[in-house]
Amino acid sequence: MVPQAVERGGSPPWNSLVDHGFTELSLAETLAGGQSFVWEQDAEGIWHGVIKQVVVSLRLDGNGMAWRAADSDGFTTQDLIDYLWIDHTYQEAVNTLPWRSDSTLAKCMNALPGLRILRQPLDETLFYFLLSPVKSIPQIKETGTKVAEIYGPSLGNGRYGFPGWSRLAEVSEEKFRDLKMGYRAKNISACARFLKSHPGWLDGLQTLSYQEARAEIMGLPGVGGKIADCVLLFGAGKLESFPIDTWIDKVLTHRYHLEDWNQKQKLAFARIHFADFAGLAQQFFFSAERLKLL
DNA sequence: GGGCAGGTTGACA
DNA sequence: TGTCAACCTGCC
Repeated sequence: MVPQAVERGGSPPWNSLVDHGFTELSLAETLAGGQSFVWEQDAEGIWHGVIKQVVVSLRLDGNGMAWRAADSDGFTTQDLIDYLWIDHTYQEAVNTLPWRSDSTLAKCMNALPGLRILRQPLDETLFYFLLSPVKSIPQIKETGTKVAEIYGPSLGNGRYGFPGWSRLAEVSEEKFRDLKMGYRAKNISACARFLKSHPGWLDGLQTLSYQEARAEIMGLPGVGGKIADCVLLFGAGKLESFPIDTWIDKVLTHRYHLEDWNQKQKLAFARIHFADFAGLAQQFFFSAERLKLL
């Protein structure tokens, strides 16, 4: 994981990160498979996204990962490592999952080695998942990108960052509806007003237990169990949370033969069976089922 | 044109 | 506790 300058020139130099553990497939699924909506791959196969309000580009390169940040002062190798969960705790999580006695899980993990849960900012993650009900990934991306372009800070390279909830609180529900949010606009507006008037409330969730944080965040309009679990998993590092969407429900019902179980029972099963890193198991299932690798 | 989709909510049995 | 329709929009 030693950064090295790979290239010198006018634009920021490429740096190299080794021992990252990704494959092309697991990197693509990690960045653009439904947990983040800020990554795009260009025609040359280079990924462009935003981390900590800095535009970052990266691609796999031989055994390493080449990456560079538009603002090389405000972004370090450690920031990238943190975001992509490239540290020993990932391997520990993988080792802890019950794949030794669970062939369904083993199959998914073997198909997608290196698949990660990203460490994304909580405020932005809540925003994107409030947009998600009954929407496809491209639709969520489109609306989120427009909101950033209109109300967010310019980050250079034609990219814009998340505006923040305080800024969104100043925008009318009508304006959001113009951006194809539909009925979700009402929830975004209500959440924005609440969060603006309760500074520190959202970050405070980080210090709570999974169960406490889940109960709290489900009090927000438009946040039910599924979105709560997504936000806590992808935005608050609560790796025990296990979002059950239609894909995961299909896996539990048919692969784990829980045909007669209700949602609450399925969730209880998953949290017990997959334990502390249930969220990572969920991500393997999600990608494998979507890509028809199961 | 009607049905449906990666979800939540409120009404009702 | 469980089922069901409505909610916006886009796609088949």
